[in-house]
Amino acid sequence: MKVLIVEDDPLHRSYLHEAVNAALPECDTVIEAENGTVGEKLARDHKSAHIVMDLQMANRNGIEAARTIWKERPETRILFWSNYSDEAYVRGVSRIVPDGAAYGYVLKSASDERLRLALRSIFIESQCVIDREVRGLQQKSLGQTNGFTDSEYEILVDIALGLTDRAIAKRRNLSLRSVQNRLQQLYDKLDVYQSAGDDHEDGRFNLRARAVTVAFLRKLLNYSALERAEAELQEWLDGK
Amino acid sequence: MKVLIVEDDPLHRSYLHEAVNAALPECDTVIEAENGTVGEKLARDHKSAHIVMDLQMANRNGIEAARTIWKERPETRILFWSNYSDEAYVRGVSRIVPDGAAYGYVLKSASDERLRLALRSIFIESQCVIDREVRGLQQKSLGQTNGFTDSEYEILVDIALGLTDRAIAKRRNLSLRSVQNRLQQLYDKLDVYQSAGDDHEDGRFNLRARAVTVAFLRKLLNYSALERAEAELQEWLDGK
DNA sequence: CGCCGTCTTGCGTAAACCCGCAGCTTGTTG
DNA sequence: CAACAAGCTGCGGGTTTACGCAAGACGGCG
Repeated sequence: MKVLIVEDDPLHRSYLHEAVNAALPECDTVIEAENGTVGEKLARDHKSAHIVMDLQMANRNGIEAARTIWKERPETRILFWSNYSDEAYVRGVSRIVPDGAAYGYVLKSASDERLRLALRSIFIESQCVIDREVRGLQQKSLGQTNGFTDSEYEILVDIALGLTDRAIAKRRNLSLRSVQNRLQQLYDKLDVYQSAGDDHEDGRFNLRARAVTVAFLRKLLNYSALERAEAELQEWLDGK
Repeated sequence: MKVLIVEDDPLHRSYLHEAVNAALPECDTVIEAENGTVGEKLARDHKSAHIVMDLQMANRNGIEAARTIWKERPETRILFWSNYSDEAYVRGVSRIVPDGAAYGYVLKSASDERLRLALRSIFIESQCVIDREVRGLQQKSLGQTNGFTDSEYEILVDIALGLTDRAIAKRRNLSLRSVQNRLQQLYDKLDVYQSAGDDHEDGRFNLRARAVTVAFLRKLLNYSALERAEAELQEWLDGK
């Protein structure tokens, strides 16, 4: 059994290396990659079916790497090991995991024991292991209550990218007015009004910009999500 | 001699601990804090004059902690030790460093030897040590060419927060038109047009939102900068 | 089938935004 | 002091946003 570790930080990488050795005596080879690009390549070359993957890497982040890896070999088991449980990450991951794939999401703050258990559960038992903190987010996020629909999230990303209403309409095949409807929904859910109105007519916010900020502060968006969205946008622009 | 380490990540913390011991035999005590809040408190209690500080911590980030520490004791020597050299961080740090203070900025990717040298230079020799990569940014950023004026940066932050032109005018004591002038400058420097116009009248961008995105992608803004700016904004709002 | 909720679309309006033009106030320089 | 660059400000107008109102479209459900 081979395990591939994809992780930016040398310290974390060697920690992981040891953790894998300790948790999985049946594992005979551990290989390491220091960014997403190298990770993809090694996964391909070694046909590795067991991967521990950091999110947030400089060169090519974990989500992108995981997506291409899963596209090539959907049965690959990936344990995501991240510092944060930003909703943006959680959403990003659950968007790309193939049906029935075994994967995990463990925070770096987890104990050695928890990491050990996760490694065994996923790689040996093929079970999904989601950190309870992450799990909570997932439920709230994907459920209706207090959560964002895909269409709402979509439009959030679009204004975050800086598209005009018209451009969004074109991209999503909607009428101008529909785009604006969705924006209103979004503003509603993000609570952009209360902070805005507030009696005083001076303290007014630009709803569109404010929505993006609030989303950022709430970790609904983060750098890596923006980066991915920007790449998709460029693709679309080139495609026509 | 005492050294205070303020760092989120346990692995990095113990690595730093060892590095300090190795580099500074004259140091007899090393204390650790796992976030900015605790860091401030320990710095105060121990009157520590030598600090190694991570930027980007969950609870209270390094810049905020450093600011209050320096406010209380400006002669404190701080070595910032960070994963990234985002322009937002660099700008944030140089904004708060007191006149004549000895400080340093070293990337986590630096070699052991470089970290050792930085520790000795700052803590023993009272010299500033800025990673050359960071240094480059600093020059470019604070110089005119290709860099952003304080006023431009200020307005960038304001639109990123989601303020309207009118609100910005009120906050910065400017006329509406002046605000809009600065916005134009900003749009210019951020190159929001070329990506926008592009012949096709469909691919149009919302300049205001696009500017923020571009700034984010260029690391001119990041989460921590936003967070700080938001706090300042709230303060201002409360102040009237 | 009729009723109802959700989603989409068009019309119209008030406000906000982007910006060219031009007059003023500064600080700088020869 | 004249000249000039740089920044602030008001005016005017073309676009874009935000959103109420109301008319369809679609899918469940009794």
